[in-house]
Amino acid sequence: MYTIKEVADKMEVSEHTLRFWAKSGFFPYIKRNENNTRLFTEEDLEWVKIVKCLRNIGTENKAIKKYIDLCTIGDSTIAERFEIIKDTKKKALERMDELKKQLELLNWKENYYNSLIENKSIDRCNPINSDCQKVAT
Amino acid sequence: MYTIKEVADKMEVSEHTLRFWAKSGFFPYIKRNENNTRLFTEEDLEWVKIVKCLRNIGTENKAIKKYIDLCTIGDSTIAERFEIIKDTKKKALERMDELKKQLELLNWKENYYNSLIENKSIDRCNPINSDCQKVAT
DNA sequence: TACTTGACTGATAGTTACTATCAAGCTGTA
DNA sequence: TACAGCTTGATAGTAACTATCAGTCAAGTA
Repeated sequence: MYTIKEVADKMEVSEHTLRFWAKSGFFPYIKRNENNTRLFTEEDLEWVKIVKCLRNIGTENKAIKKYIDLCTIGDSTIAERFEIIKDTKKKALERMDELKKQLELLNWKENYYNSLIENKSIDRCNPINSDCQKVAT
Repeated sequence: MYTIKEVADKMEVSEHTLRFWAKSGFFPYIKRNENNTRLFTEEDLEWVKIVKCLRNIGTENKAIKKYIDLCTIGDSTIAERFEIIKDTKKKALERMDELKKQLELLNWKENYYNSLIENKSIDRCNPINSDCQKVAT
């Protein structure tokens, strides 16, 4: 059983955000002790994980709540949950692709700046060209 | 030369966001025609690309403005820009790693739901376990 | 026993980065 | 000439945090 602070550290989500998520109904089975303090079980950590996952991929909170609700309803919602997960996976792969391209751009810039510094040469390109040259794709 | 609408389509950024970014000073060299309409050059598109890149990796707008300003200052800021790009690249790699792990989770869930549907079996796990089982890492 | 420290609570306000709505202006076709 | 379709800036609204605050509680120390 973990306090909100321990969960924040363990899962790398701020206490504020965890409270906000709790208030949003993202942790449907969470328990409290006699002092009204939230105590997260291992299962609750798994809910944190899936919420973090969906959030990171850009799923909006309303849609996350919908998914959580479907989970708590039970068997009858499996097909719908399956679709949500497939959609999310698709979005995740798109993000991954975009990130890869953007990493290429950053690599190009890193090399560019590095060569300018190493050679101690003067940047003769104007800022537009030096900073925005196309990456060879 | 592209209008804001054309840039929005081409770069997959909304017109609203482009205007917001323009107002934030993210396109320092942008020109207007005699009717005050913004016209984006190819170089401006490269600025859009780098802003999109930084934004996507989580750089906040204030920091993006700082980078843009450094670019427009010129040679003297190359070392500083180099550091920014290195930091951004680091963050991008971290995002990539996180995304990979989250894709594993989604894959696990996809398979799980799929097998439940295919076998037409009943979901015997409670919602917590069915939706939050740990992915074998 | 009194006091301080530290973690928790909910309520509320503030911030960031959009996102939508609006009135107004220009342009090209019917 | 009208109107459709694009643009503009100003302004308001929204999502998702993020920070601040007053208050509760338990444990440790003087």
